[in-house]
Amino acid sequence: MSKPSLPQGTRDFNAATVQKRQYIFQTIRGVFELYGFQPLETPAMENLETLMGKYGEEGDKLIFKILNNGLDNPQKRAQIDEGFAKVVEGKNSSSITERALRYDLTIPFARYVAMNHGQLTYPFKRYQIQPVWRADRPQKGRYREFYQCDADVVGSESLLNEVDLLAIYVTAFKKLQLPVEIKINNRKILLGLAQVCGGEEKLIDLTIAIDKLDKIGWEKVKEELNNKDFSLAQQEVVERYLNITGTNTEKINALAILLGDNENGRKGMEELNYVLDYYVSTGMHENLVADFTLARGLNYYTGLIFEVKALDAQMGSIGGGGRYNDLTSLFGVPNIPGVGISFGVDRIYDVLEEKNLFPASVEQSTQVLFFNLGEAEAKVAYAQMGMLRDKKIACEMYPEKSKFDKQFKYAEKKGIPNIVIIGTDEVANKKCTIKHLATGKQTTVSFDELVNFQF
RNA sequence: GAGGGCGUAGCUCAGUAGGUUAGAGCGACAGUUUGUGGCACUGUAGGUCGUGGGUUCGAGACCCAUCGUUCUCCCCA
Repeated sequence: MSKPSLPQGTRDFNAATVQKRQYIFQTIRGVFELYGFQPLETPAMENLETLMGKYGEEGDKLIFKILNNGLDNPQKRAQIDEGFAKVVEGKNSSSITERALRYDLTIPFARYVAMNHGQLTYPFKRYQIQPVWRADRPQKGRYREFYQCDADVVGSESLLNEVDLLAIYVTAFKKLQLPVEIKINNRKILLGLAQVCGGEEKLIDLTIAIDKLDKIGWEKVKEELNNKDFSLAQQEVVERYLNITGTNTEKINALAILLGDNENGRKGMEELNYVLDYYVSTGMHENLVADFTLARGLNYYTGLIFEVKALDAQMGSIGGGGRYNDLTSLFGVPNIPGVGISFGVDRIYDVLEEKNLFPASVEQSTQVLFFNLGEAEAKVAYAQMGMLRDKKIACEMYPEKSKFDKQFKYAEKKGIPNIVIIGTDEVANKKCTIKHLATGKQTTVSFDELVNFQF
């Protein structure tokens, strides 16, 4: 038997970690519900067909596929061999694999909406908090199993949904006391730029190049544009586009001049303006930054797009989202527009941990440890402990009669703040001794008083 | 998919140009102390040096392979 180990990129979570994670989940869930979203859960695995082709070429490679059962069936040998040959060539074959672990929560949600669109009440607002899996190579802030918390609205084109979702971001991060910047852009603006610079079909090349600006710098971006056959005049437009700075309003004004009367650009700015303006009136706009370099990878976005970055932290984005016009048409149900956001819990955890932002209260557990001083004493003490538990005070009893030393140390290790001693004397007098470990303060009270003692 | 770093006790690590029986701190356990912890002292247990091969009289150290882990790029939460 070799040493037990964990699959790459997965983790166990100890008590303290789980409690801190719960704190994040509860905070986000609370905000989702406050804004009228209702929970949904979908299976860990989906049909491979549901997921393939939705995340781009790179994304497809990162989907965890599940090997079919019954591959050893001799009667299907020929079919399986044929399928295996395909798989080796990088294609999928349903005779080898037809299920996969979910890669995100948005596509399973779209699948759910497509399957149930007749029964749903629109606008349909759901939130979902579940793990997703990616066969990525793990590194800082990147895991193979991680949680996402998504909120989406489908069946409404109103920009009020965007306003609501951005308010959720602002509220949730405020509650977590994590300073963030929410970048916001519009795919229509990028589309407009592409049209001004040589055509719609260059949108993908253009966004990929633009997205790299803060990593590789303008010179390299220019080089990349050159390689993709953008003319010098077009490159100059892109340069002017990327050099736009100032307040949100100033940026939009500058952009309006640059894109002229391009229809998509105008529409994109109008939407951006609408949302930002809403925030100015609610006083929540301080975290929102118009950023025309924001592109986002997932190619199903069509309107406003968002990305959240923790301020002063070495961490990629901790959340993202945007509007998609027609996601469910991938599953045969057209004309259901939607918009959604996602929180990356594991990265939020890492940032909160790094910045020491978890409240001390999240780690509290047992309040009182009852010492075990022998069979008869323990029995009396157990009854007293039951009454405290009825009062919702978390208690436990040391399971065996051990030396004081050992029982004290147990309480200390576990961070239990109080101990109660019920020994022979206490049983005879119907009293017990309460000791607060941090102060060493000791109090003797009757059994009747114990129930109402303020620990 | 490409490229670096690191794998020595339960944990954190040391181990000098290859040289006897591989060390420390913390932790665990026992005792000093059988109803009052944290401190201190004493002692005990715990290691196929990730794995496999090679070089050498001799390998924890050097070489090759492999596995694991971590980080960067790509991409993303």
